[in-house]
Amino acid sequence: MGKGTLTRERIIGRAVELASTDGLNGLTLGKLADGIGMSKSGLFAHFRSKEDLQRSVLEAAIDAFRRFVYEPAAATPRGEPRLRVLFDHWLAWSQEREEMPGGCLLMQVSTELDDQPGPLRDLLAQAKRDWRQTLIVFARGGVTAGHFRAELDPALFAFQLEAILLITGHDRRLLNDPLASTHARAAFEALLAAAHPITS
Amino acid sequence: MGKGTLTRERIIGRAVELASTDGLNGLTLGKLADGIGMSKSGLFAHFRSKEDLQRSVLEAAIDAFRRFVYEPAAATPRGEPRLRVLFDHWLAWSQEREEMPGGCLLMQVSTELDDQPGPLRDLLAQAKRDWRQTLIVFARGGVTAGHFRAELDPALFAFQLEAILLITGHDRRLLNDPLASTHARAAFEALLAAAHPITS
DNA sequence: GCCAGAATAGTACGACCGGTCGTATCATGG
DNA sequence: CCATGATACGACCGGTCGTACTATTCTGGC
Repeated sequence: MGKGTLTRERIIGRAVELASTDGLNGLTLGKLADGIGMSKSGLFAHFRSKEDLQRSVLEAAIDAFRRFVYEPAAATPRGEPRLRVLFDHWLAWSQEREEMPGGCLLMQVSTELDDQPGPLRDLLAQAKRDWRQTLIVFARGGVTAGHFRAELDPALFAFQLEAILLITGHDRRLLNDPLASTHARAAFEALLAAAHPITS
Repeated sequence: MGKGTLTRERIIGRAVELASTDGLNGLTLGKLADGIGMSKSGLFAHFRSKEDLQRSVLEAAIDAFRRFVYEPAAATPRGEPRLRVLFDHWLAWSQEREEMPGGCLLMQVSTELDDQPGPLRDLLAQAKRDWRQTLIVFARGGVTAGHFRAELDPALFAFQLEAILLITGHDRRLLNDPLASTHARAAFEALLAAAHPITS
């Protein structure tokens, strides 16, 4: 791996940090250059435009999420165990982590890009639609495995599951609510309980 | 009411529109002045600083939310009826509305301000904590009225309720999911069903 | 119908924005 | 060991930002 590629990755890593707190628009070349001790122009030489940088940041965040949350779940037997692993990793992901001090970048930019048409929005929206589809497939797997009721609506389940993670980040980051994770786990257990077959 | 006050309100109204799409940081004096056909300096004379403008915008949004969502619910008999009215108005509020084309401003700025310490963040966080407390009181009212189980955790109920509204806005605005409202209603009914006393 | 004061516009400022340019330094293959 | 491309630098571009000061226009009470 050449030196240039290495530097580029260092830039993107730092850019992800910055964007997780300041957003993709709040991310500026000047602040980023200062943050890694480079000149603005030297840094910019690694990208064709600012949007190119933003896209790289977004792709890096999506990829990291896939590795951190999706892959451990996909490696777990389907049905409830897989969903539990998914939830645990997702919850851990959304905690404060040094490489993303502003919380999950993908949540941060979701509200930022939703009114800003363009390739960035398209990229994020497609990634999130794919992710939702993954959740739906996982939920359906719970039905197939016999862990969940046959009448379960997998799309609704996925909707409710993502809702929990969304509000958890909100409660933790804005409200500073120490009960956020506790509520998240309780809500997840309630979601699973409602999905279980009726035990009569 | 003097002409100045009137103009100030016109400015803030337009600023709420702009901020609902571009965020409080994306809101700039230049764009705002163009948007209402005033000079930047003439507009600025109505505020001590940009932060003063932002605070006014935030306060206006909070007040509008209170009138649109809280008051109809507070005017309804407590317990399940009140919560249903609350949910209906909240869902309607989060739809596209001309005075807030970018969706609920308070959700938009929640992720924007959560990493940006200062009076704006404090104002928003306190308003949202107050709102959560209102939800908790309403949920507790459901228990008192006998509509909900005595063991219901009101804080968890409020957490789950707000989660539904949060993900609904997300699905509608970013994913363009036409099922968002349908899922929202279904999730709300499931939340109520789980809160009801056991009918054995 | 004038005049005080409010309301708006004009002008200028320093800082920072994304981006370009020419140049210097570095790494490396021949 | 030198030539050459990769990498990074500082200076600078036109524009926009928030904000300050000044000048103009509008408006309502006498």
